[in-house]
Formats: sequence, C-alpha cells, structure tokens
Amino acid sequence: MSGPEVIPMPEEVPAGRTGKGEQTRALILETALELFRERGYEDTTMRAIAERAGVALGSTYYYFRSKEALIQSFYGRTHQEHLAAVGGVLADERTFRARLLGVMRAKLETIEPYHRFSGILFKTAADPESPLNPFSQESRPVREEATELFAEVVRGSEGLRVPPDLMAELPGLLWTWHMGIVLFWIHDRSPGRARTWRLMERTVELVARLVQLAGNPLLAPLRKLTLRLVRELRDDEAAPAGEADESGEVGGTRT
Amino acid sequence: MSGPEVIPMPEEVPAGRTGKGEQTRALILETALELFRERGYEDTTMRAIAERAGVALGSTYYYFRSKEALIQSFYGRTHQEHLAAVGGVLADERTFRARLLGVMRAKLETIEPYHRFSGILFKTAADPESPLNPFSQESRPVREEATELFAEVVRGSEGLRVPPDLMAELPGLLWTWHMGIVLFWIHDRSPGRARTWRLMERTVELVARLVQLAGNPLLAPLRKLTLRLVRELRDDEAAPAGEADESGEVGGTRT
DNA sequence: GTCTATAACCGGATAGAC
DNA sequence: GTCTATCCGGTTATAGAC
Repeated sequence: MSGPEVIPMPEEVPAGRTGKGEQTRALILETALELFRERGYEDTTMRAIAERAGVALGSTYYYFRSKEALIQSFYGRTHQEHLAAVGGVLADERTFRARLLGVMRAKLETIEPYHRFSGILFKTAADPESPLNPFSQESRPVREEATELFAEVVRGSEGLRVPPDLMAELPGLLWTWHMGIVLFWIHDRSPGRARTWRLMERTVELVARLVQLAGNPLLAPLRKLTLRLVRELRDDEAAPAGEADESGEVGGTRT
Repeated sequence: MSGPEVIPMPEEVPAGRTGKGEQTRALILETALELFRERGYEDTTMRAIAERAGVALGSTYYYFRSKEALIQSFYGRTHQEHLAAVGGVLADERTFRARLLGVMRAKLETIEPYHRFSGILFKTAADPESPLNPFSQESRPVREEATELFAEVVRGSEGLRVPPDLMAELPGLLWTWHMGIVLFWIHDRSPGRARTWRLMERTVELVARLVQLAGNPLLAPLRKLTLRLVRELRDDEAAPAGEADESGEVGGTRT
C-alpha cells in the first residue's frame, strides 16, 4: 500500500496497460462516488456499486482492496486539484498574507464538494491505525508534499522578516494550522461553511501579524520556548526513542 | 477526553433500580471492557462478549444499542474519575499554572489505561454525526461541564491578572486547548506517552505566560482580534443562522 | 497472467417467540 | 428480560473466462 493520498498515478498504471481494466476501475470509482454523493457512504453498499456499474461484486474488490480504499482514491484527487488550483496564486501574489490566504481559499474550495463524505473521511483519518491518518507513517510523503506547499508560500513572500529559528519551523507550523482549519470544516454545518471561512480568513490575519511580531524582543522568550517544544516533538517523532516497535508499521503492542 | 464523556449516569440507573437487569447490564459491560483490553475493539465480537458473559447475543443488544454504545458507557467513567482525581489539586494549588498543570496531569493519568481504545474512540468521536463527538449538540452538557472545570481552575487562581474580555473566554479556550492535547495523545505512540506529557507540560507553561502577557498594550490589537473571532464563532454556533446543512452554496465565492 | 463471476463466510444488528 | 433464528452487508475464496 502506498501513501494515502497516493502519488499521482504510480501503480494504478503498472505498465503500458491499455485499457479495459483501467476503464473498469474508473467506472467503479465514478459509480461509487456518484452513489456516495447520492445517499452517503454508509448507505451505499458494495453490492449496489457493483450493480450500477454493471460489474460483479468480486470485480470491485479486484480493483479496490476495500470500501475504504474507494475513499482513498478520491482523496488523492482533491490533493491534485488543490495543487492545480494554487498555481495562479503563488505566481501572482507577493505578500505573505495574500499567498497564505489564496492557498487556503483554494483549499476550502477544492474540498467543498466533498463535505458530505468528510465525516467518514475524518472518521478513518482520525484512526491512528489507518493509513489515511495524516500523522501516520504512510502519510509522510503527502504530509511533506503539503508542507512543501507552505514552504513555497513562505519562500515567495517579499518583505517577510522572520527570525531564522522560526523560519525553519514555519512551513510545518502552517501545515498544522491548516489541518486545524480542515478539522473545523469537517464539523461545520453552517450554510456555505460560513464559519470555516470566517475562521480561516481571520486566522490568516492573526498568523500574519503573529509572524510579524515574532521578532519583537518582548516575545523572544515565548518564541524560544515554543520553538524548542516544536523541535523536540518533531525530533523524537523521527527517532522513536524506544526501540520496541522496529516493526516500522502499526506497532502499538506496548500498553 | 471530556467532551464525549457523555452524561454522568443518566439513563444507566433510570430509577432506584436495584435489580437483576442492572447486574446483567454491568456484567455485560465488564466483560466487554475486559475483552476490549485483552484483544482490542475490532477483534472483540459481540458474540464473544455474550458468550463469556454467559448471556445470549440478543441480550447484549437489549442493554446496549450497539457495540459502540458499550464504549460510550465506559467513556462516562473516565469523566467521573477525572473529576474525582482533580479535587485535591483544586483545593491545594493557588497559582494558575499549578492548577492547570494539576488538572491536566490528572486528565492524562485518568485516560491512560484506555489508550488502547483511543483509536476507535476518537474514530467515532470524530464523526460529526456521532453523539460522541465533542462538538455535537448531544455533547453540549458534558462540554459545558468540562469547561466549568477550567472555569474553576481560573477562578481559584490567586494573583491572576487577565483583561476582562479574555477572562470571559478563557475557560472555553482552555477546553479547546485541552482537546488538542487529547487529540495528540490519541496518536501518541511514544513509550509512556512521553511526547504528550512533554507537550502538555510545555504548553501549560506557554499558556500561563501568554495569559500573563495578554494585558500588554503591544498585544492588545492581536488580543482584540482573536477574541472577536472567538466570540463570533461561539455566537453563530448558538444561532445556527440556517437550519439545513445542505441548503446553501459554497461560501467561498467571494473573491 | 489478467480479469470476472459466483458462492460462501463472518460479525453486527433485528424480530419475535417465550 | 432472555433466547433463537435471521437478515444484511463487507469481505474472501475460488473457479474459470479471456
């Protein structure tokens, strides 16, 4: 199993496979998403997907390891879509605030059509065992890719003055913040997701100001303290301290 | 986590019921928790629970609406345990920092034995549809109860100087912060949950300092901005503006 | 070797007799 | 309030078709 959001199209087209299989695969996925949209995830049975797609139940399992895997696949799309949507902003905008805002707007717009699944999505994504979980080992590639996006936001920001220690951590911090926004979005029932938009726009402002203030001597102790914590947490994530789970995967037999 | 922890003991003892049913109910719950601890949630079947408890499968469903409901029940316990564990700290400690630290220590200690379930716990708790979800309507009572605990932390803190606008929001903000710690804990695989403890202790320090600094004029604009956001979000949570979820269009059309 | 189809299996949930 | 008999749907095994 590769990462959750999966790389562009790695194993989906293992070799020069012409087509029939690919088409069937796509057909099943489309049908599934269609049904998910129509009646939600729980009320869509694998049998129903197979039936409407005009294939046998077994076939759906040939192409997708599980029902959950169908979700993973569509997950990958939104990531690609987001990257695509963000290009213009990063090319045009030159201030940190505007770049950050643009990226997050694109994010919310990209994921909006899928709000209906978001429950089940996050349900599995929140499971520490699940490869979908954004903090999981399997997610590392995507996480890094996403963090890289924020790094790009920072890099292209003209006139941004940030202490080097903060600068080093900023992309990761922004990614974390952005996950918080998404978490809020998932639970947001307001029309048009108005609350999330407000939260996002206002916190962009706050983040921008905070970053500006970060150099102020008054805040230096606080900044140092915070960054030390951030580094520590990041570091012993990399080096798991205990050797107990060399399994390298879903360990967790220790109490 | 205090959110989901459901109501103290509402329907579990509907009246002064002494009898047989109560015992059976308790027996099933105990057996279930035992099995969950032994082999985890997923690998424990309802049939196995029934069998070891010496009752019929149907009986378990007589007492518990679902497998998930078994979790809800035990959830309630940790909340009670936390409240019990916290009494001493609140009585003894007089500084904000020490009180907050004590409460959070008790929290982590209380929930630790259940870390093994935490995945599944959070999985359901993260589902916006689930009543277990800490942000849900159903969770409001517990949420408020838990927030009240933080209000008590603040109230009993001697020499704490906080601007009134912040003071009003502080308990809610602390609750939110505490949920973040719990979220981290759920995903924490480090031995002894070392990373969570570090995060908790360090952020207690940060929070304490931040609260101290909040009165500083330099930070006033930031504080105002933040609190306005917090109030807005809280307010239109209370008055959901629209009543339907799927009603509106995407909010992100404003440019 | 790539794909499809059928027939189970397993476990959560429900119905209804006693 | 407790049981047995089912249902239902995700998942798997497997036989074969292309």
